[in-house]
Amino acid sequence: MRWEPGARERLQESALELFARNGFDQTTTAEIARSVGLTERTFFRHFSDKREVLFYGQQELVRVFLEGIEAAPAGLTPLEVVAASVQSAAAFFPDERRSFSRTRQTVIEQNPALQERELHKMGALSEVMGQSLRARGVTEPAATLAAESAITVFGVAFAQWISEGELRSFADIAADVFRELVSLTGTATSL
Amino acid sequence: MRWEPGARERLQESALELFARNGFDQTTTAEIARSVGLTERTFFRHFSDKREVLFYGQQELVRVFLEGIEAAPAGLTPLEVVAASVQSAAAFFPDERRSFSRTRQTVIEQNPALQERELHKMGALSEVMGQSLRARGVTEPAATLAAESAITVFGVAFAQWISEGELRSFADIAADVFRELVSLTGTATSL
DNA sequence: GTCTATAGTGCGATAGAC
DNA sequence: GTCTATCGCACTATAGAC
Repeated sequence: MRWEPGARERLQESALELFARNGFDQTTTAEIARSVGLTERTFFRHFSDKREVLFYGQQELVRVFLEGIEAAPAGLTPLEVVAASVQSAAAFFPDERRSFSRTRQTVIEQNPALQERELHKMGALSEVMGQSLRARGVTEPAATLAAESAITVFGVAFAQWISEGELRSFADIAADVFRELVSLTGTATSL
Repeated sequence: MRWEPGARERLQESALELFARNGFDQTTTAEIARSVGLTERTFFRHFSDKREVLFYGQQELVRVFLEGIEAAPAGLTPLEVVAASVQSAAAFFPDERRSFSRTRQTVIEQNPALQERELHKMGALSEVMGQSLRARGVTEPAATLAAESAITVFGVAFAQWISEGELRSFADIAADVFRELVSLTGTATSL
């Protein structure tokens, strides 16, 4: 057989390992490709750029977020809808995944270019969530504010979830953070 | 005189022009440097990478945000503090600047790499705001949530401010968006 | 200020799956 | 035959090293 199946997955797995061991900048795309028996050119067939090898596959996460919005019963407020969406996305972060997520996040945090890519992905997620809310009839700027708030809560909850010694489930943490957000804005009177 | 002063500013101005006219990817760093009588090497002495030429100088914006937080009277809620901070940052966006901001934003929106850099800058701003809030005694996760909410409101307000036909001041728009955020979270009951 | 490694592109060739 | 994955090669621009 000329090529083993699952080239993309093998590249992703090996890349994370190499980045974690030697650093992102110190790892060349040719090296990643070679490590799984492929050439650099093939690497770039699968990933538009070097960073993307760490992010490819997040469409699934986006899908889960959107399903959460679409499944939410009518009559909920926009913030309640996105809270349901984050809860639905929690399925993506079972406890078995904590260790993998920690490794990946460590790599990302050590490189500004990777942080930029991550923020961009989160921004894109926020945008499609906003669209989905508008499709439900939520008007602007409420739709964008709710979507961005969801991403904020998600980010804070995720950071907590992978922090040293944390044992609660992602879903539990996210619910707590949502309550914090509501109480935060609820106490503001002079606006 | 061996070199004209203001090299950095001239590079920034000319770069924006070239990007707007010919596109970001189609403009090389050598071209930008040549356009103001400098060499590519000098370009990279002023800016750590090509994208940075559009973002250098935003420390001032950060400074204004932080001053707004520090100047806020004790006793305000965290969200009220960051609202004051955004109002103080509004000084950065007088009506005369709308046209420049529109051009710049058009360039950024046409290039994913530039969007990434912008999001990263906003993320950095959010982080220092969070720090400043914690220095005031705001605890986690409230500090991070308030800072992120401020960035969200800022972003929504900015987009509205540069939109076609908008005439209100940045400060007025931002105040409205803040009220929208509060009413959004205020109506959520099932959390 | 010069030199160089690496990222990333464009185009064409080849090999296998169907 | 078509379609898709892979490879080879030449090339430019960025960015960092010297």
